[in-house]
Amino acid sequence: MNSENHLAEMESLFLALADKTRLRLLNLMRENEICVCFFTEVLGESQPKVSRHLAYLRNAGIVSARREGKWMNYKIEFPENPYAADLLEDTLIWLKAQDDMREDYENLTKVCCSIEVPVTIARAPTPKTFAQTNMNSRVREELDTFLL
Amino acid sequence: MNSENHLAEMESLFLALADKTRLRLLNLMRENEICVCFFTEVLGESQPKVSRHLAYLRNAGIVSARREGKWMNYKIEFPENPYAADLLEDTLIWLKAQDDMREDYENLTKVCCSIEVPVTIARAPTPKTFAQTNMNSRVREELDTFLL
DNA sequence: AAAACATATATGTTAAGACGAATATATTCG
DNA sequence: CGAATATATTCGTCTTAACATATATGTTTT
Repeated sequence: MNSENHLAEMESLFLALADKTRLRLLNLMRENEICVCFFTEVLGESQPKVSRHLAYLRNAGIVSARREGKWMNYKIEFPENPYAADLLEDTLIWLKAQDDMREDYENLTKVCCSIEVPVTIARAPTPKTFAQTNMNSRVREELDTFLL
Repeated sequence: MNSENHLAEMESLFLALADKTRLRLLNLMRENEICVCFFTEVLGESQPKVSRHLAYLRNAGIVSARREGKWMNYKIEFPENPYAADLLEDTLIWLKAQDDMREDYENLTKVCCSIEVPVTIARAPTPKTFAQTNMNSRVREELDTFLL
């Protein structure tokens, strides 16, 4: 699997990462599975815009969606290709190091864990950590080294 | 420098990497400074196309150009931001692992070091290795670990 | 200085993707 | 089943960037 031709895969991965909105979305998902309603709340962007970008990420194969009643939860899916996984990992680490992204992340916990949560999303599902969901164990191992 | 807001920088880096032609160019430059004439020869692409993509990479700040008489030599410039540098590094490592890219690289040495080099580019400058040119020493160190 | 060469840029066309607004789909609640 | 809610998709418009072709710029040679 190591010596194949991945130019097209590289291109599509980089295209998926080459957008500020998608980077902010990935940052919010970097440790937890997140409900769409929180994305729109934290980013302050329209629901269709968020949805379209999530669809883009899903098509690119780096996030997956899981329905939970009315709600849709998204989480990061690490590519099987270890080079691609490393790149995505580097990207998440870079995001984590940014003030803006830290702020986004804190807003997420405010919105979804606060008692004064807006009525409209008061009953939305609470984020689940990667530990609670299944993920590539190889990558999980590496992630543990960095995120924590 | 670590905790600033680099979303725009991330986006432009990924945009620069999100193109097959530019990835092939970067692969050819991964260890040496290369003359434009070799790029067109190895990629089999038109000169304006190669030149435009090199200009794109130059604007994105990940390659620099040096004139040597009639010829222009391009080499990779690692970003000062260490997160960006890591990403570019991983990208080069991924490229190096691909059969197609290995083939491109071998064609480069055939074209520029062979005795039967095409007359039109017979006198073009020979590639210079990074060791001969200046580069970010931090990255140089890391690169040595991988490329070799 | 003119010709030849290596490379860069301008131009017109086309395709991908970003956006807001409107609408469709899926799920739950009454 | 019908209304309400959460999310997805469609549509028309706009921007970015890809390409081929043609042309401009800078360097060397004669």
